[in-house]
Amino acid sequence: MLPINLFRNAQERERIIAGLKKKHVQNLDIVDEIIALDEKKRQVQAISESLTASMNQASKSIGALMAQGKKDEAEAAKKEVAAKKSEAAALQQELASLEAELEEKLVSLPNLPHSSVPEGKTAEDNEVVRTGGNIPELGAEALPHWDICSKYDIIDFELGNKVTGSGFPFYKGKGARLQRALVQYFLDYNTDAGFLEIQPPIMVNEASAYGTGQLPDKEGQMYHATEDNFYLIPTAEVPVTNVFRDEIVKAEQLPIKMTAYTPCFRREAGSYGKDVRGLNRLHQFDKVEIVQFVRPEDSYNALEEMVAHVEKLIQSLELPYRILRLCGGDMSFTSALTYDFEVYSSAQQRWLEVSSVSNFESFQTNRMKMRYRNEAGKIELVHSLNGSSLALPRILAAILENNQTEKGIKMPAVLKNYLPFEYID
RNA sequence: GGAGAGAUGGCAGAGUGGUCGAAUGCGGCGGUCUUGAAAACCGUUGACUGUCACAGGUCCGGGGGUUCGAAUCCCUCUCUCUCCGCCA
Repeated sequence: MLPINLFRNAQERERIIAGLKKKHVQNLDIVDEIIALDEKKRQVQAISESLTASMNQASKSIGALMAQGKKDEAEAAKKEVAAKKSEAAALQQELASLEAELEEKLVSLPNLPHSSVPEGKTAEDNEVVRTGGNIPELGAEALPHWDICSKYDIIDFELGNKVTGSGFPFYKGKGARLQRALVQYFLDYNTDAGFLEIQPPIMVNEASAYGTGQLPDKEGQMYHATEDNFYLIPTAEVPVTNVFRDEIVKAEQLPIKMTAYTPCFRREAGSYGKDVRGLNRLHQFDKVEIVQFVRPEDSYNALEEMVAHVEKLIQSLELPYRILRLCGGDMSFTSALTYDFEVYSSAQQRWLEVSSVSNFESFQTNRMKMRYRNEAGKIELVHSLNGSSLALPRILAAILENNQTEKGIKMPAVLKNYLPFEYID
């Protein structure tokens, strides 16, 4: 949620409008509506509160009159206050409805994009920042990963269909072992870089889902345990970011860096075709996430650091990759700047997104009320960032497809301490 | 799932209708003393909103009610603890 203070500064108006335009918000009049509404709200608030103040004062005097035994005067004062009650209630109601209207408009607005975000509407318009690794030359007999999975019996999609439903695969034998090795490797890599390992709950309550922005509008994308009103997390970002909801941390606690491995659950209604084949898109998948809270002035350095961190991890797996700076139309609602990492899947001949690293600035922390006390003693919102480091299924798919050899699927050398085999065969 | 107790500031913990945004202790911050530190002593120390700044308003788990007035009384929800049951 954008802070209301932003709208009170007349100099920011043009910047807000330009930012929303970049994010392809249709109704730009909403900015002036918010400004006017806030103005009105404060006027009504002033009137309402001065009436309340006079009632409070009168009520207080009643206590004093009673103590002095001036019963008649006290009774008169009671009547006087009682007469103002309905007027006060009406004002309070008006104020509440203005506040609700303002809040509704405010939460409907996405975060403003950073100045470096490219213009554009779809994934086509994303800017390739750099590419790395080598795309292997595969023979004509190269298989897409879903065929590799059944050939070596390492991931069983049909079994998942039977036991649960589509998008819930079984990992078996060396497939399960490779997945476990990758999780372990990713966590070790992240903790070595100073991220605190966390094992959070994988169901969260409503307040947490609201805090990171999944609610109110993305309700349908989460699995919902209605009996207890819990949501299965779509990403570890949700429980991990909410650790500090409603907290004021000390300046010296920052930066706060956390990493977590969790299964992730996504309903993803409306997907179809080859995009969802095999491991490309699942209802349940594993991911190792990194989350960071920093001082506002440090957040863009932290973002670059996280990008470098993830890049080295992908490089260590010897996968061909590219880094994209997402355009205004393709970024998420909450993000100010997002870098996507894609690995090239040679047998499918397409790029697969394996990580998304974003700076949310104060958009999430404003909603969550996560603040810190700076050196001057002033309370300020922190900035939050997160990224995948990394999402498992597509990394797995890329390893399987790119590393096909005559002897089987060759495992990345960096995993040698995590795996008891060199080939899946 | 059953029975009981409880939820107050960073923490502990008082407060049962007005003088309570809230005693006291701990912790934090500033100072005196000290070569320095500790101890001791003195002072200070919640958040949100509002204002140019004051003033003012809101907040004692959430929501609703009674009353001129609610941390305090009533209803309701959530959560926590203790005991019992079940159980990896």
